[in-house]
Amino acid sequence: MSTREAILDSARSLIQRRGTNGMSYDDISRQVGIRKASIHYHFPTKNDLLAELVEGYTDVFLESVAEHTRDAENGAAQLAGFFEVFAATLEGSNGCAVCLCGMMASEVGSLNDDSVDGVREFFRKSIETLAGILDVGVEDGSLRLAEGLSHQDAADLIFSSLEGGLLSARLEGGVPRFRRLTSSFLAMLKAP
Amino acid sequence: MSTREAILDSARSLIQRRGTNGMSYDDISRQVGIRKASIHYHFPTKNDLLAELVEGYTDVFLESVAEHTRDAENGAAQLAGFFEVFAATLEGSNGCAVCLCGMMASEVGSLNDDSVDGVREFFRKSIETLAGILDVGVEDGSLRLAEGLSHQDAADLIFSSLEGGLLSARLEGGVPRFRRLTSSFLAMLKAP
DNA sequence: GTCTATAGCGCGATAGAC
DNA sequence: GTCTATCGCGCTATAGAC
Repeated sequence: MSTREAILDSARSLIQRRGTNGMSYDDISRQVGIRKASIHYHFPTKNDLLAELVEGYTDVFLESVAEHTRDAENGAAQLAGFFEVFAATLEGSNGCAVCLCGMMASEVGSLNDDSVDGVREFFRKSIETLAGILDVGVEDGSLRLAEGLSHQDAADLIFSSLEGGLLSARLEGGVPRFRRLTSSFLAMLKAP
Repeated sequence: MSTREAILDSARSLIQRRGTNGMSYDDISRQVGIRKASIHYHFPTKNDLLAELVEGYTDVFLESVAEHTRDAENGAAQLAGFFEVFAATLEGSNGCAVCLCGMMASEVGSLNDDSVDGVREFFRKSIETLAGILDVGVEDGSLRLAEGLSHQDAADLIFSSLEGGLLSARLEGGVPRFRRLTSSFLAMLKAP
């Protein structure tokens, strides 16, 4: 892993735990094992670092969703795969890390425009992907939505719930609580 | 309004917009019109201020929920009243403020233990209240939950969705997007 | 109860040697 | 590319006058 990648990885992990305002170049320098001035060589300003981080995170997230849904036998299984990507974030960090862009969405008032645009795009693309999964599930009969509820609105609701659910679960209850939330959703959406 | 109350009010509003790490005694001093040293007379440390803020916010929130549900004719109407309290937060701030405790839940990694306990209590009490509303609605036939879904789990899911929904709506779409979310939930939960 | 003044620290960022 | 050294600022917090 290059120094540049190590910096991005360290920053991502720190922000998922403490937020962009709770993460400093000094924190990164201690984790990566270089001096903080060296970080400025790779990312001149913190905004540069944040903007690139969000973009990379979005790509990795969507790719991970694709992997977790590729072999699913129907829409309901794809939805479970989508949920699994979120659960993995919490699980892979002892229950201390939430979604990078969920974290940054809460800090939107103190972020650069470039970063905010990136976070908006993460939300848009993720919800779009989720809506596509609902399309599949309703089509193949494995999922059923309430009458008059558009797939877009349902996806929006589910995604908000996942972002909020990560915060709730980190606060108290951890991974088991988050899995209870995703199970509840599957119970509400699975066709009988 | 006493100086003490003005400080609390200013701090609350600032945190709902920018988070605890994005709010400073200097910001408060400019809003309230006193010097920042004077704030330390009322709240010696920032942790003191935060802990008291969370406690007061919880009381006001629960009281507001009580007001918005008191005259509801059934459980579904009570649920709509609960949603309305959340919507009012966003609406009363040009779409820039989210729930104080949702904000602080995202910053849990850089908060004092006292504050974290307070945030946990806010979540617990709110979800408990919400579960009580679901009890009423299922009992009176105005709401219907998926089979095998406990009222506690449903309340947890709904509450996470509201907290996450505020973040999504502030990011993009504002109050109309948030109201679409609550409408979707009512569509899913209302008995036909 | 509010003020001025300041301590002491951590922050993002830069200059310049190697 | 990484280093040492440092700048200038904003932060929480304190001392002491009024």
